[in-house]
Amino acid sequence: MRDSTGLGNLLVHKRSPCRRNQRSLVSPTKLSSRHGQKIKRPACKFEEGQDVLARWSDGLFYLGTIKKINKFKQSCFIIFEDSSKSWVLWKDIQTGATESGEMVCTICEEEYSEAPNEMVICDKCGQGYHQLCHTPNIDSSLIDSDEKWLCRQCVFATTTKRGGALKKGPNAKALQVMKQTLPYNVVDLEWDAGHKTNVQQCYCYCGGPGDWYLKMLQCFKCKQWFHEACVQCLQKPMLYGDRFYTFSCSVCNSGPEYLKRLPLQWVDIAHLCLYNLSVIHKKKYFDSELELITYINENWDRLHPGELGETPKSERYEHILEALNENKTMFMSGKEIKKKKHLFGLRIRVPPIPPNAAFKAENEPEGTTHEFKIKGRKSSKPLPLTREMSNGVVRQEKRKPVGRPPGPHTKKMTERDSEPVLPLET
DNA sequence: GGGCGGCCGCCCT
DNA sequence: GGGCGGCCGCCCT
Repeated sequence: MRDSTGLGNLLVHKRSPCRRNQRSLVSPTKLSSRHGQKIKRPACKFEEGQDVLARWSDGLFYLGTIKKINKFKQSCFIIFEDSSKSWVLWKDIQTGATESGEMVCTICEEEYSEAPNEMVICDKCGQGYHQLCHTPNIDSSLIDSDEKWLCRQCVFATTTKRGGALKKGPNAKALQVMKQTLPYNVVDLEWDAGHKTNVQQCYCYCGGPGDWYLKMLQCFKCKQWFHEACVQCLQKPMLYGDRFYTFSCSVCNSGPEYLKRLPLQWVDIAHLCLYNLSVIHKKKYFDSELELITYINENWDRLHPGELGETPKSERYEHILEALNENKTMFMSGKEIKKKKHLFGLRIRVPPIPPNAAFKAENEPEGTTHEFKIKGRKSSKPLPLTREMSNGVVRQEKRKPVGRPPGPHTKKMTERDSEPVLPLET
């Protein structure tokens, strides 16, 4: 494998004070504080041409190369393996380990190690963390035990994945525990009016960037958004922009997440599926009789349509067509542009608004929504050939069937992964 | 991909 | 004959 990132040295190290394999990590805990001043600003440890792992808005890490560095904005312009490009904040970039220097804490970069704040080494990536610097803090009882210990980054790297994080196994348990503590302070985040994006680009348990209109769940209590890849409550992979859930995060729920499907109407199914098709195929109009109903049928179980779930396949189309024709303010027919009459597209490309979930954003500007553009890791055709990894932990997969074979959804996700979206709510 | 010029052909009168 | 539903396919972006 490529070792240029230094990601190759994933030796399992002893959890004891000191090793010499230091790596500098910009942790989300170093996010700016409430008034904007940095709590601890790391010097720039990045350099052009360096291979790094950068966290994408789906919460997962992808391999890329730094092309430019903007110290003022603390971000790097990265070209990913699929040749898509994007600015990524330092907090979302991981470099490989280097062989020089003393073992220092990945978070504070200090090398002391004294009780009750000893340096603990991750058994997976070999990086050191002070007991009190790590999130959550590391219990002293662990230091003398033979129990393996994985740092937060490694726990996430080994459990998060498209479709939802692992639910079983020792690492899944560790994830569940770590998710109850956030690596950042929620009250420091500065949100937009609709509480969909924050200035710090800090979401979820992982603290990474995110796009609310793709695959994320919003906690109805704290209002924070969580990546599909980081939650452990999904039965089926999510659809884009599907907010028809009542969700409570592990922090608010002090344990496993709570998730409940909200009822869907035909108009919601039509809207949600047209939205997904538009995100996946990057075009506006779809043949209702061929493309739309096919997509709906293929994803019928993922839609969890509730009461409508019983509707036989043969009867779904008439309901959908009726919904499309009766909601002209929402759907645009091909007839309007002198095309086939059963072509339909969303007049404004935005995800459907869920029925009044327990919270319907106070000032959600939705009725009058403005369309947003899809941006992000541009889908250069050869999608990000995903090689997700993190900390030395290399996860092979996704677009490129190296290692484990792509899952059933791989192809699709791949296609649209290429197109992250950028909302321009005004 | 999608807006729209252009025109086919149904159907009313 | 001619109004108009319907939509093909050119061509711009």
